[in-house]
Amino acid sequence: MRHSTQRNTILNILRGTRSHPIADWIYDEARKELPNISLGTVYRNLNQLAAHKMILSIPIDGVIHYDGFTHDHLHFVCVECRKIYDIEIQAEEVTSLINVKIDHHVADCQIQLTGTCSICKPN
Amino acid sequence: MRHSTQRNTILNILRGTRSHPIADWIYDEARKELPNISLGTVYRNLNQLAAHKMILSIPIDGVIHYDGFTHDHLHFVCVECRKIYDIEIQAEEVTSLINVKIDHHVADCQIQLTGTCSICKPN
DNA sequence: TTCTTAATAGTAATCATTATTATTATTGAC
DNA sequence: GTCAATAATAATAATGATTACTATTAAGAA
Repeated sequence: MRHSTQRNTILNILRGTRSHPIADWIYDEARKELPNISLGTVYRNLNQLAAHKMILSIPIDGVIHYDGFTHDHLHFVCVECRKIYDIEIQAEEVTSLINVKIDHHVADCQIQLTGTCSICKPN
Repeated sequence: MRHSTQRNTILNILRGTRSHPIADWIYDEARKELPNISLGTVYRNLNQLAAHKMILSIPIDGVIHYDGFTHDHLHFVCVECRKIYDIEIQAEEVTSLINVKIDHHVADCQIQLTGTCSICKPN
């Protein structure tokens, strides 16, 4: 991968938020710094960064969200407020649990939790 | 839900395969029995059946696959042959594990396993 | 500096899914 | 059984996220 200002900008934007944004939001943010950046460039670089495991891509309801924090963790989507929470549990725990039970080799484990968050429904 | 021949046909098609098909394939199958059925009808009924938990919807790479077998199990996608396998492990095991660790209330747990299947990469 | 080619901007195309609308079919009340 | 209310349908248009295309620009190695 060659250096590119656009890709760096996108990566910095992602590392500056915990909101798990989608391409369009990242595009808007990027244009504040690089007014001529195109949406295609944003998508291409997001794919590239994800392929190099520098960011995470999280498909939620048919739309891809991105996460600049790549440590092993899960995501929880609240059905009420639609907020996406980071859950500090390792998917690897689940993967290894499953790997001992089946013949196939599990490389990746995407876990998508849905429910009601503690703000929307306090105990 | 009123009775509808179209919905019954779609449900029967799904219960007759373990291939986790997408809407388009179901549409083709349905037209063999009901040549005038429309794609919109297929989508609407798939949504309805899923809402009533009579089928499962499994989003894979941005496309929704459907499963006529609704018992609690997981899915494994082989990156080589793209086949979708049923894994007879209960997501509920994972959900309950997670529920004790967080404040939010987990209602649903979509687990998407990716890797190489035992046919593509024998031990 | 020059050459190769990755990366880009701008735009068009794709494709899964949903919305719209006029018509048809189901079902419950009479 | 008839009828009215309305869920369901077929056909089609629209949407929206994402990818493809193409001419141009810019890394960075030689």
